[in-house]
Amino acid sequence: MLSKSSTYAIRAVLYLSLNSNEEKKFSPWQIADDIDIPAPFLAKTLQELTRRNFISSKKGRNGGFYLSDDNRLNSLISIVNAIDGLGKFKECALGLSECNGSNPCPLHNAITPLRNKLINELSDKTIADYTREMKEGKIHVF
Amino acid sequence: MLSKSSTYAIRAVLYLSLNSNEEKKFSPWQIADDIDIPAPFLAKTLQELTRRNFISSKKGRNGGFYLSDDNRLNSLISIVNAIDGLGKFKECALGLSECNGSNPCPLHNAITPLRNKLINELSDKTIADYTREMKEGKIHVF
DNA sequence: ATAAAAATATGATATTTATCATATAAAAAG
DNA sequence: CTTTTTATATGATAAATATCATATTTTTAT
Repeated sequence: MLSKSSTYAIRAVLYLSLNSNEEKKFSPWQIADDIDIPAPFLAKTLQELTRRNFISSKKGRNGGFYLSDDNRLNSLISIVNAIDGLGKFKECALGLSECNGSNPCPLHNAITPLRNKLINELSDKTIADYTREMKEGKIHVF
Repeated sequence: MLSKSSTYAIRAVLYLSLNSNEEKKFSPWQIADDIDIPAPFLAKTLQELTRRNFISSKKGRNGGFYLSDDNRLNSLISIVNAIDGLGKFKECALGLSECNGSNPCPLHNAITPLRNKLINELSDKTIADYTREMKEGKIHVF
């Protein structure tokens, strides 16, 4: 459902939300090592996230990636949208171009409400919300 | 969510369910042409479906692919399972190996009930059920 | 200023998925 | 029994995704 890039992005962002701030920054290698994903690939993904203002970075000595308070207000769906796009959530599951509510494919009526529910859940919660739940021990990313 | 192979398989099976029987068989090219998918790729998929007894075939003159009444009793989920496997429906959406109900990832609680609902819907209905709905004009595959 | 640390930009390789092509085997018709 | 039709088996090519590597630029500490 989600590409590797997207899952890595989400996990890295949540990791940074939990551990970083303006004073405490992380290199791709530290993050990759801690959440157990390939570092060079993550590095590329982090750059893309920086370009799109989902995470913050600082070059040079004592630089690294971190999350600002502003960054923590984003939703997970906006990250997925930035990396993968929302095609997989919106296009017909059987690949039909003429599939819609009034002319549904066999899977349309089963899938559409579930997709919408998922999109809503991923849109409503912010990174900060997920971080709170992580601190409470309710959810985990590694 | 579904691979091209799976979507082609589902569409071809439903097409055959609607149009074929022991007396009326179809070549991959006829099917591919009618539902607008690449024929050589479909041919391979049809062979796999035949091997796994989801569709029937007959070689030689006047041969081709068709659906027996028995074939129509299968569920769509069993076809997806045969082609893609059910990994995408069961594995953690963030790729965590230690993700489960008592140790959930951030997406687990949102996604799992939706996935289960979808699996149930695709398990309960048979090809025959979908075919009835197609004949009633409620759903379409092309 | 200079050197070191770290992001940035870019490109190379590998793996997976999708697509296309062809030679073989089986069945039926004449 | 020979020809034709069609499935079967297998492999070749192409495209997309994922992974790895490196040279460059920016920043900061000394």
